[in-house]
Amino acid sequence: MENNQQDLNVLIKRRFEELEELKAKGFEPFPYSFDVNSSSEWILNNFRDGEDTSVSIAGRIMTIRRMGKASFAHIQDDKGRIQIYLKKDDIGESYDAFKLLDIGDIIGVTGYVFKTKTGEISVHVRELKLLSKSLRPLPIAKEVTDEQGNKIIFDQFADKELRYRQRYVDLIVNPEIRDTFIKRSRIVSSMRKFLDSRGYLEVETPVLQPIYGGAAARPFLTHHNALNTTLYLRIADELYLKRLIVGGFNGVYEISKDFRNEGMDRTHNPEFTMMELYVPYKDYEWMMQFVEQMLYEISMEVFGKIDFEYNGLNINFSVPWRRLSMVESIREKTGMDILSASIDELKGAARGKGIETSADDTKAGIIDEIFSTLVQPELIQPTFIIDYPVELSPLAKRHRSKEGLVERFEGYVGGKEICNAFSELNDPLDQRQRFEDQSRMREAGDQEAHQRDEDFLRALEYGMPPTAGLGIGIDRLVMLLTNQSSIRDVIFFPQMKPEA
RNA sequence: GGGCGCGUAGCUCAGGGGUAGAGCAUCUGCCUUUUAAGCAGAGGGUCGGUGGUUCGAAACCACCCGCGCUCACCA
Repeated sequence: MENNQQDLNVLIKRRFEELEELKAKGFEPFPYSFDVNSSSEWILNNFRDGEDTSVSIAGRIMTIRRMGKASFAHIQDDKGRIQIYLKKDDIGESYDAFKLLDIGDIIGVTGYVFKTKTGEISVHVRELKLLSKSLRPLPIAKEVTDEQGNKIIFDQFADKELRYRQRYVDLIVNPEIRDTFIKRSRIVSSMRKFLDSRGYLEVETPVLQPIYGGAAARPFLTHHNALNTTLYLRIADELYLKRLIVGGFNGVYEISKDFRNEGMDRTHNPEFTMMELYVPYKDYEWMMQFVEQMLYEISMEVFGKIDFEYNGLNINFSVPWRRLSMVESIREKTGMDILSASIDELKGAARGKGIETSADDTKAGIIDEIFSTLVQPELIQPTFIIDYPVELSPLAKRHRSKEGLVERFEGYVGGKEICNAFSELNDPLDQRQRFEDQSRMREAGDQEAHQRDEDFLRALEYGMPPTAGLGIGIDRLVMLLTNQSSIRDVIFFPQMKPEA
């Protein structure tokens, strides 16, 4: 350890020296606890001139202004920052210790609240205790607030790679990212409250699965030594949650990490968070109203509004959302009826709109391509696209009146898909047939085709009630509600290549 | 995977064949209500890595590593 210091830069070396000096003077650099009875936020909101308010607060030193025998500093706690004032006359030998402290050190102070000449509410320190010595320099930025109250930050810590790799530093110095993650937590908490209040049971199902299913995606593989068998990290929770509906629960949901072994970009991280909900005796019509109401209530509870700006667009979560059938949406763009048109006619229509096609494209594939290129970008206000071709939806129930379609909807907001739901397929014979169709697609080279799950079929054969199911991508919902354009900015530790 | 861009001090960045730069941060001295505190001085670098071209490379070339944007793939 001692030898390693030779490799450290002068800033870090200096801090190791300060650490030793503090120890030599009898100050413990890493003590065990400190009694906190207030916060920066509370003090700033509750200070009244003339009152003698005594407080104990703790936080990280973010600025220091030393003036010989007195100093000002700001400390940052969970709620924000507050200025502290230290005077040699008041704290004696602790002032010598303070001279050895740096930006980044964590301290506890006890003192009384006052207002400085320039009007800033501050804590006049009577006692100072070092709580943790920081050995690395923080990439600290200076801030100033102008006359209009706008915060101007100089040389803000901005390197994306460092921010993602060292999120702990990012969280210390960039308050906005902190706010985004607090919002994320509140959104999830609000959703959980909404689901719990309706009596649905939060459950946990396997992450390690012998057969993966519930979505079209390539999985991560792992190996269980004792069983000497391949296991897959789940790509979805769907098939296990439906087993629980077979088991008789009156509505179950799970908020979980799913894993998909695919490319990464600003809307895809290899592990991501999904909420899936299954409610017996309901259908997709009911689920649409449920989703509308849930997003309305989350918006109001977390943000106090239903109007959002996303990516320069104005989004409004009024109920009800627009509904448009997949067939109709494509007819509007191409004049084609996807149900009656041949695959060649569809390819012609696609090429006419500048969409490339290839010989091995399936009809469902072309339809998906036309939809995502021509229709999806225009779905700015919350919209349900309903009734999908059966080929695209091997786990959804056939439409009660429209041949070749299933009762499925996806919710689109700001041109992005945020949820997927259907009347769940509960006919075990039809489900077996759909798995067999998937097997043929797999044999034809589709690596993302669903695997047949015999145990799931067995469960359906015992009988599953008619059920409505829903999946919501939490990361993308948070992006939408917090106006973030990259999924990496709503995941604390996004996937990165290992450091060299 | 393709295209474009980036990588220089702890942070933010300039420099573009001829001794490695600035602001903030750090250190020393002065300073007991400052706030991008101030004044005076000082220290700090594998210029992402490896090869090459050249008398001489941070710079030019090649390859590699990492990151960003974008397209493709992908619910």
